[in-house]
Amino acid sequence: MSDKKVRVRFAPSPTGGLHLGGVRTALFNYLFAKQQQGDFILRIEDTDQSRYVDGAEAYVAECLQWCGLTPDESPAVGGPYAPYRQSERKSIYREYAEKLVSQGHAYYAFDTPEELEQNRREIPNFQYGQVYRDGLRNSLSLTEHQVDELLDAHTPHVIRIKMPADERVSFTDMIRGQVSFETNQVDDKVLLKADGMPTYHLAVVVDDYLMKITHAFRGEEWLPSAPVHLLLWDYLGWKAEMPQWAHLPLILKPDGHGKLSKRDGARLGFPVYAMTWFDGKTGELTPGFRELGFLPEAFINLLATLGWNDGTDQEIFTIDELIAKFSLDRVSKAGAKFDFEKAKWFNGEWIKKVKGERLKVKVKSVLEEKGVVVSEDEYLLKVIDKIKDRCVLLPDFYQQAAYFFEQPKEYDVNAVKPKWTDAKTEFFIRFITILGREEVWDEATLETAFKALAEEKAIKTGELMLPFRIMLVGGKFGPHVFDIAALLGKVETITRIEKGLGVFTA
RNA sequence: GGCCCGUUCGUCUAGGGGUUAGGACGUUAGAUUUUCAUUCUAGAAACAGGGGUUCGAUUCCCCUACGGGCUACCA
Repeated sequence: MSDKKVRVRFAPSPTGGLHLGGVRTALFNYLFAKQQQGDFILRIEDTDQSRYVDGAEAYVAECLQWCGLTPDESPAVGGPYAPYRQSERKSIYREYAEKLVSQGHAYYAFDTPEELEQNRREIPNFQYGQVYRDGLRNSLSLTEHQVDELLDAHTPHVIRIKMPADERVSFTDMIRGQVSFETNQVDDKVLLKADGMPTYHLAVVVDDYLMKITHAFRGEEWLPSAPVHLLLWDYLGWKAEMPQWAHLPLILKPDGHGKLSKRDGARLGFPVYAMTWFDGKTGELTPGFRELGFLPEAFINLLATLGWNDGTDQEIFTIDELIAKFSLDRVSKAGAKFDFEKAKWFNGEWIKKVKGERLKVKVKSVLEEKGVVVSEDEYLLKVIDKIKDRCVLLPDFYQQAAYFFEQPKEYDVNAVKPKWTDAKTEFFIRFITILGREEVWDEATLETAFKALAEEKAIKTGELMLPFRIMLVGGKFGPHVFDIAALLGKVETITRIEKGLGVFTA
């Protein structure tokens, strides 16, 4: 490894929502960069105009922000190697493609998409390369004169790399070690499209070079095209500056097999995108982790451990710990099936771990979205601290916290009514009186008073606790019932007992 | 089909020539919690198969099987 400053890039194409695999790639980039005191760059790969989706770039930027993966350079903040949007760099790619043509490493091809389509249909295993290129319309098969004529007539054409014959291209992947390919097996990939835009293959090499990228992380699906990139780095004369590659294992469907896709989320009922994505064209709304109530800390944590571990039993990591401990040689080679149950577990752990203060704003909006009025932040904080251990996702706070702010709308009467007695009615009427005189209002006092009265009335405490809970909460859940009463306060507790009594004896 | 990558409990994984193959999620049973959840304890649960190499392979090598990726003027 050289002593150059580490520079990595996350290079998504703005075609829609950001897949969790994409976020993980961004995360690994980020962790590596920060650990090495390097730069993390966001580059937008929008070379396919037909797939461009309005708003997708802003969405990606917001995802990164939500996750805390702030780029040092990006289209939004700029940087010394701007522009960071490939569509805005269009003019610079042609030069390199032409250079390759003049060196004999690339050539013009005039075949129409339809002709190629036909070849693929009619010729088994058709590949634009070694075997068939001479029979197609390109500057290798045509005469110089013919080529000039076509060019002069502005005939639509692409520039293709000319894969060399009988060579073995190999490189050392930081995760996989030695990987090699036979050039005869690789086709002549298009470098520059007919519209003048580069394909990924050209753009990634040119931009990684120009932006002085030192390490390139991408999904394993890119492995087969690595030889094209390797050759390009070589032909362009930049071999010494080629970044070190790392091909990350894929994230797979939890059932069956294959890459995890947006559809799987819809089918299996869990999010695949980091944040909810709204498709303006179809009107389709694809839910995201953020909106489902995940904490970014948990999302990052679960992504980090999907394909990486630190070699110990530790599973919960803060971002700083990840930065300190991340290591490429502890990234596994095999794809990982996504497990939503475990994802939820991570979130629950983080809700427990994080301070109530951190949750306050989020919980408040969960409650307010449901029409629950939260007047006092301090009270909310006490409530959060009492109940957060029982919440897995942020929306769980609604059920667990709502009754602290408003009287139960419904009562689980079936849990008490069948066993209700006049003696119990008497107990609670008497309890109201006692509470009314109570000057100290805390859990212990309440519990003592409650139990003393129960003994006096000769009713088992257990017979009374549940009714009391239902009066305050409405259902069979929540923290210790005296804790709830303590938080609710004297007036509210008495009110709820009275109201509950009315419901139970109706 | 071709090429490339991969393969330890259901899932994520640790380990690595000699281990009772460890942890986590989930699951099962129990304890605690006079609700529910948390928490705690215990249990079931894995080295794809076949050849080598070796005194000894789950570990190293090869083959097979299986899985995945790619095979666009998409990334």
